[in-house]
Amino acid sequence: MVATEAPGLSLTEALVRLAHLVQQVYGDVSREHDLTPQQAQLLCLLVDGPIGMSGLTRALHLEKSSLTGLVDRAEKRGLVARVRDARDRRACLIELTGAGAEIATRAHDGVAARLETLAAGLPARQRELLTGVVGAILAEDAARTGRTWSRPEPEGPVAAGVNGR
Amino acid sequence: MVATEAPGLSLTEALVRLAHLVQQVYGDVSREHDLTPQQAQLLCLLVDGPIGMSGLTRALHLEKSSLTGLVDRAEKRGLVARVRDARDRRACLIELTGAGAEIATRAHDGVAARLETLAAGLPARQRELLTGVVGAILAEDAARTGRTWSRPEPEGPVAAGVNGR
DNA sequence: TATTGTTATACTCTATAACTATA
DNA sequence: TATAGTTATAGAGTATAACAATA
Repeated sequence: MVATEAPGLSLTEALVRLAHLVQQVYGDVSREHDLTPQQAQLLCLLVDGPIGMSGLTRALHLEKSSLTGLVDRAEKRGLVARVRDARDRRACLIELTGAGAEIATRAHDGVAARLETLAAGLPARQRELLTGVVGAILAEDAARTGRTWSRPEPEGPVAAGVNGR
Repeated sequence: MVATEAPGLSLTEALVRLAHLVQQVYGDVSREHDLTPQQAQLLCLLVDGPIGMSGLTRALHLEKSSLTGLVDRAEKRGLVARVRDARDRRACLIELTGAGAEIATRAHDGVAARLETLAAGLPARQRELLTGVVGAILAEDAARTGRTWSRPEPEGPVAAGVNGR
């Protein structure tokens, strides 16, 4: 695999098809772990620590009521837990349970492994270039829309000892 | 925008975030045209001509019963029509209505325009390289799984005069 | 008043299983 | 028997609107 010519493939077509492929990988891996793609996305977002509902709505681009349902179902399945936010009694933080963390890690690794496999044939220089170009596109979008595709920044001093329970 | 360094972004992370971005664009554009993303995807697949239900299940990676519902709703909204396949009386072909074709074109162009905007800052060489690399990844997936991301090939002689109705 | 989150409601999307009709 | 598609059913995902509690 050398990535030479693009046989009649436009840039936008390429991006759309690539997105479908990644989505398919996500769906396949989720299913292997008995998760829906949305649950897998939620879990992967939480691996670095708890996030509040508001932060999650921004990260997932969902209405808050949609998120309530998503978290409800994940909580019912024992994947996540709601913990009260000590600093704001209206708010809560969503954190992974032990089981949730384990599944999240496996799902994340599974997706990474499959994508790595697909990109395995690319020369290192092309891999770097691809990463860089995608980074530039993401940055352009972030500058344009204010969207962030990583974890939302905590908006205040980080909770201390909130996990006490 | 010059696409220089990738600040701590791995290749797989980059691909996942790019996929989310494209999906978001798809969702935004769909909504502008009062479509669900799934309906938009269906419509865009049909712009080059009618496809049978079986071909659509392969192209969309859906169970046939899921597709029945999707087509039902699109048909109820006047976007597509089922036409009998003259060569196989079990089968039917899904085609765009006039209204459906118009919306499909606008949605497709809308997605393309937004993605073009995001990539507008990239030098031509990087654009070409991105397209080529993505093409290679898609080819790798196709070789690995047999998946096809373009229109399904018609499996027999193309219908002649099927639209007669 | 504004923000955080939930509830109520109505659709859409999806899969599994069972079915009909045709090949 | 196998294939093309539908129906029945159940659950998940999503949005809008109205609400409660807290800031």
